Amino acid sequence: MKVTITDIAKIANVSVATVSRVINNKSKGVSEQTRTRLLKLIEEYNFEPNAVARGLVTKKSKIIGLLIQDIANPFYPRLAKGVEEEANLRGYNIILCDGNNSEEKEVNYLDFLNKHYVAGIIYNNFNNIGDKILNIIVNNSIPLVFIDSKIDIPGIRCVYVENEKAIYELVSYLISIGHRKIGFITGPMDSYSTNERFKGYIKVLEDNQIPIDYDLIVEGDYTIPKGYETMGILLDRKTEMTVVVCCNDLMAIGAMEMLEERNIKVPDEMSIVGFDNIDMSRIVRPKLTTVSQPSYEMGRAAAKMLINIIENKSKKNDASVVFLPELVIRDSVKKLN
Amino acid sequence: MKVTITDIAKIANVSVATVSRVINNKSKGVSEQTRTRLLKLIEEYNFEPNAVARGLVTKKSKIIGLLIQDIANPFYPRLAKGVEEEANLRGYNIILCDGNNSEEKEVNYLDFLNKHYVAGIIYNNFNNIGDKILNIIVNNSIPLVFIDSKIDIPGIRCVYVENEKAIYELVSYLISIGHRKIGFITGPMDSYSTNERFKGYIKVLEDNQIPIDYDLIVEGDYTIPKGYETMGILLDRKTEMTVVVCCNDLMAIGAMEMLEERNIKVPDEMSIVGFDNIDMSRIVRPKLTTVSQPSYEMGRAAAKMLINIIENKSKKNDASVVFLPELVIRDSVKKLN
DNA sequence: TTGAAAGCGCTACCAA
DNA sequence: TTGGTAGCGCTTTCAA
Repeated sequence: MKVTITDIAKIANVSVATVSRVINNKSKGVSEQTRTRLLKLIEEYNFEPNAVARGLVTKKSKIIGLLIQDIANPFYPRLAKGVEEEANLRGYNIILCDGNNSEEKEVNYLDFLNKHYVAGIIYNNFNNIGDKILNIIVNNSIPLVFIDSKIDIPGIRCVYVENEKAIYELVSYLISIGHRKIGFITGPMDSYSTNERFKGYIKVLEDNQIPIDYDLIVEGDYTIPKGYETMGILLDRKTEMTVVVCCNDLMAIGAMEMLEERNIKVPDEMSIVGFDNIDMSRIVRPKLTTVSQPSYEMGRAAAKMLINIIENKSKKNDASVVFLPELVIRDSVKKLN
Repeated sequence: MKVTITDIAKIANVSVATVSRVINNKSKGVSEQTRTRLLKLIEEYNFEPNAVARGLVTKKSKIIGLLIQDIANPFYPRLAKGVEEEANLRGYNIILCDGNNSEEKEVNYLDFLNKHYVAGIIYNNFNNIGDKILNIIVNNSIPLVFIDSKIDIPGIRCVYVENEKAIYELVSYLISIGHRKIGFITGPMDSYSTNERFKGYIKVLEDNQIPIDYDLIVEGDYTIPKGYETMGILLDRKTEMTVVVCCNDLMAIGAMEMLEERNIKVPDEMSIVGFDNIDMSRIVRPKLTTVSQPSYEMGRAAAKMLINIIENKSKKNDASVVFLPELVIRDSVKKLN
């Protein structure tokens, strides 16, 4: 059986209040003598305060919920690592919840975190937020920060990258080296990041007076197989496309598989670019030109921000954190001029 | 403010005991009439039982702790996914803890899970188990299953693959096609899987009367940079090595980077094999010959087993589950005969 | 079928 | 500096 605060109190012949003071490091209210005596006993009997009981009283825990969409997507592990490491530094632990791209699961997890009185939530909303989720977020008083997404709810902070700008720059680069017929494989259209990236794509074409051709656009889902499949669709439409922008590296890699299968050489006959700069983008041949997202740093920033809010250390001017993605030019794009 | 069981009881003019019966689906002890009336109220007031208070009484939770070593290693996300999906099916949630290859962190997390009364733990012990950890595992009465590792503690079940056998078969294959000078990049030598794999390597060489040459062996750490680095070391030793067996795909990929840098062609001038069959092993060129581990299935199996133990549904003959890895032959190995 | 009340292990307030 | 104790929200036992 596990030893409780009452056991220790009895053994030491003091009140539970005194033991409580010691285990909570309340500097005053306990004589040095009692303190050391208790500390020894606690050590000896291997007493660990019951976190559940504690949570019931304080309504606080040292747990942060991290809700992401798909841990199998290599973008997320680095982000999770960043969150975990920063949180650990400050004494917090992480519950990692995988929403699996399902709104139902997401709602369940949000409920779960709520019921368990986690100290705060780091939330990666993949889908456009439905009313149900919005309701939960606004109504539960748990501190929350958005990561890799942005939302306009007053008082809610976000950590994200400039997706629109990133695509804008990426496509500008493609245009500057002579590409005009630019294919585009999106993520799921109800995803925040996809929408931003799509906006960037449309905008840069307009700014360069390139007409938008919907035959060049197809909806993906951020997985390798879908990249493979959608590349096939694009190819079958027999456009004059010279490059395909994929909304993440995974799809770019899938697309390259299709290209290889059809014996179309990258980049000589078709250029490909991705987004994320995951490890694989360096491994694939030709090496993938892509956009680097600082996912680890985003994770750390989000954790830092959240814990500051939790501990009321958040300064007035602690606004949302915006990262700038960086163009990573490698070998999968051909210069046309 | 959140509504509690007492609130509902007051509103409905019944005792909290009755409400408790309803929310716990106790079939008897509540009239159909009262039940429906309460259910409506619960719905209306959006009452969610406080999981923390519940946990304090029952000493149970619907949380399973999953302790792994490094979520950034692509082997783990699939495993985590398996655990998560199976657990969810049965109404459990996962706390994912990343031990980060550090014994200290591991001990912390084990403590943490313990204090929080999780229902059970799925534990991937990367390092050989130290006394401290062993002590925790044996002394805390929380159900626990080992995953991707094996330990001989009576009553503790494991889900793992036959690592030794896998390497034995892999190297047998290499020998059968003419390789004799077989390099070996291990994982960290205090890791369980490394030890098993190393045993397999030694055994197969002995069985084939091939002398063991320690110049062909070097210790790695399961990361890409280390694969790169150790390949360099191996090369500098100027052995007659024709193939290098890497204890995971990540190191194999790092090794291939080194080879590319030194202009050594794979597989013509040097063959490489990996272990795990992660996505990247299909992406890298030449495609990597490797050993496939059913990590997703292992995750599911472990979760299933653990929950059975938790719910006392574990049958007598529910022994450990052993998976057989499968050789995946691709293009990174040259036939020498 | 229903209710009263004890108690889970802890914190925090008030009194000594 | 120390102790007594109420109470967190729930489950569970016993009695009505």
